Amino acid sequence: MVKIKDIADECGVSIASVSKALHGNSDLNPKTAEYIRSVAKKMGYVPNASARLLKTNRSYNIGVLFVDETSSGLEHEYFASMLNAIKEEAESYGYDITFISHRFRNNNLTFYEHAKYRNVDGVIIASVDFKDSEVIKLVESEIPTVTIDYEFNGKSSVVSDNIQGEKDIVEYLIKMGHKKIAFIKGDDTAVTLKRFTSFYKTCEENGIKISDDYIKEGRYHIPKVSGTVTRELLNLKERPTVIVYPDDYSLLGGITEIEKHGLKIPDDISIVGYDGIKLSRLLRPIVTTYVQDSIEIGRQSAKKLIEIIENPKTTLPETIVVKGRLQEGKTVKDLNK
Amino acid sequence: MVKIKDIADECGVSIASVSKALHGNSDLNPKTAEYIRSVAKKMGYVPNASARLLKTNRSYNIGVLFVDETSSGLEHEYFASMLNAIKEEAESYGYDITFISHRFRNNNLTFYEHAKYRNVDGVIIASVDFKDSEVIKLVESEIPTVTIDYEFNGKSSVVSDNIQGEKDIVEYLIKMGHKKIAFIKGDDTAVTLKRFTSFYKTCEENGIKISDDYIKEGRYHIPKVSGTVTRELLNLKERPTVIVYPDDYSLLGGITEIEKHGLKIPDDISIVGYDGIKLSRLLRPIVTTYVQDSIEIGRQSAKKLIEIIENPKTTLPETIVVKGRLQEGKTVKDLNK
DNA sequence: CTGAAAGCGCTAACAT
DNA sequence: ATGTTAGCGCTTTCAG
Repeated sequence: MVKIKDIADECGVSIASVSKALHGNSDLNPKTAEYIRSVAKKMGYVPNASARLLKTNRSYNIGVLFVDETSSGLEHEYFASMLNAIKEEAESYGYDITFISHRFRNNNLTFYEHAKYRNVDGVIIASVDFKDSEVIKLVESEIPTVTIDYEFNGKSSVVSDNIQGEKDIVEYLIKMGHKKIAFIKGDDTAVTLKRFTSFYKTCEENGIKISDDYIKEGRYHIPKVSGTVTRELLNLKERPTVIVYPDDYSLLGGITEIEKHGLKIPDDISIVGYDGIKLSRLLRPIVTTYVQDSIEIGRQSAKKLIEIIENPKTTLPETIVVKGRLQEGKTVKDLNK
Repeated sequence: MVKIKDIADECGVSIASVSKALHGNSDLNPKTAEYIRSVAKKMGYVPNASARLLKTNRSYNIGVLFVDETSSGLEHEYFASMLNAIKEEAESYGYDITFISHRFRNNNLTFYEHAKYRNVDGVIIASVDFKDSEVIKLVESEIPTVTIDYEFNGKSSVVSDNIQGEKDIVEYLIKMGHKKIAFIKGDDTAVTLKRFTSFYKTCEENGIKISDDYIKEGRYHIPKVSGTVTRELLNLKERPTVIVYPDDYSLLGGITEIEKHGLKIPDDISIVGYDGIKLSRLLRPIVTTYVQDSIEIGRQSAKKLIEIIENPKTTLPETIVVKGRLQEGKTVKDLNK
């Protein structure tokens, strides 16, 4: 492996000059600098990130903490595309990504310890249990963090606009003449609470009363659960005219169940999803859903984190709200007609 | 940050002793060692991977090279779940994952340079253009590599059993009485070639002749392309009784097109996918497809790479074939009835 | 059984 | 304009 010393020898200069030439920010003779750089290039020099880190305390490496338990974070399109956006944005600034986890060999590291072990300059946290003491410890540590879809006091975060999203959905449903609206909650998280509150509030603002029977507990990304809950809703004496699902994927379970009952979408019953996964546009009818801009969320979170890392003094904690958009689709019937 | 020196001071011993105690593999007095370890723990010591690397030349970091161009590798379930499996397996051995890419700030690094820059101990390569000179350079470098779904001479790889997979599909179709079998190829890769060859060979072995009209060029994961090609097949004078798609996702485009023609699956035409994504089990009818064991592929590749890293002398290059299984589903009609 | 010391590759303050 | 040098935190040989 070619190192600075090799270049110095080759050029007949000191290692300091090589280092300076490579950074281009010194009072070296421009010609010398240029020459050194050309030799470095010819020799195929690649800096050693670890050696540099030891000196500068900067790894140009950012940690990504994704859900760990179900280990399925990566398999959800919303997170996969977010991760991809984080990666791309980070790379454009010269940062790499390291996954933070804690099932690490025998000596189980905590999230914080893992982050220290790898000297990450900061961590992006998404899709975890934000009440977890390890997560809290990490957020409250000296390591810069940006959380996604959850806000910690005095910390930066990037959130999808769940309140507006759910509001848009409800207002659309009302516009389409729906009053009997059923709502299936996702797992008990801050996001779910926001969406549910927004759902309720928007209904109320529009003078619509939602029967308690129409509110169900579901799970994110588990079609089977949605299926079961859908059956309960379909069996009600007074059936809802539309069912709002926690996400597009779990909505699939609903579709199966609805079809099993011999009902047609949207003629017999309407359905709405959330997320806007690609599949929602491939199914027929196209699914009515709220498209979250996962790419923008990923990009913004990486950008914000790097800003904090590079300008710790002048960067204010901030919550960045990323807007989505309603995809009207064809799964909601217009009852006005 | 607490370092070895701090522990040494606290314990009144030398840093060498602390290091030895932490590794537990020396001739230190067991009691001293135990004491040092307890103090280290109490002080919240976390080793610094970079400092250790500088000395040992081992980063405990493995690079993962995924498709870079369409930047959608992560969004395909097959790769997402493979990546997740790689990550979990690697972590269980104390290794972290670093994505290898080449759009890195201004100084565009090659894959090899990026790998060197981060000192990865090895690289797992998947879903790339294996003819790319940068990829070849990386594979032929001194850095240990394991490739997925592609074999380099004298190098280790993990491959999904595409030949058996396609064979299983064809034999199943024949068992179901199909003779007019259409085949849509994926992008021009080694995997596609294997599947296609196996398809042809199996047909031939069973005395079935495939009209050239029935062989179409398609693309992986692009439903729209499959849709277009499906239309061509449906418009043939002598329509095939079954269409074999390059993957489950692109098959969706076929479904849409088939339904647009007012045809029913499988009564009017049968379809078969490949991959076995979760969705294939959620759709009704359940999709007939070949389930690739992406988790096992990921796991095996990580395991193999680590084996090479840790036992470079005694590990033989090897191609590990991971079997899948036919998911019979309900999208193929039994023509014998 | 324990410690001193060299050095991994690099940066940057401080000479010259 | 260029060079010398002191570490960053760690492992490991060799001496005691």
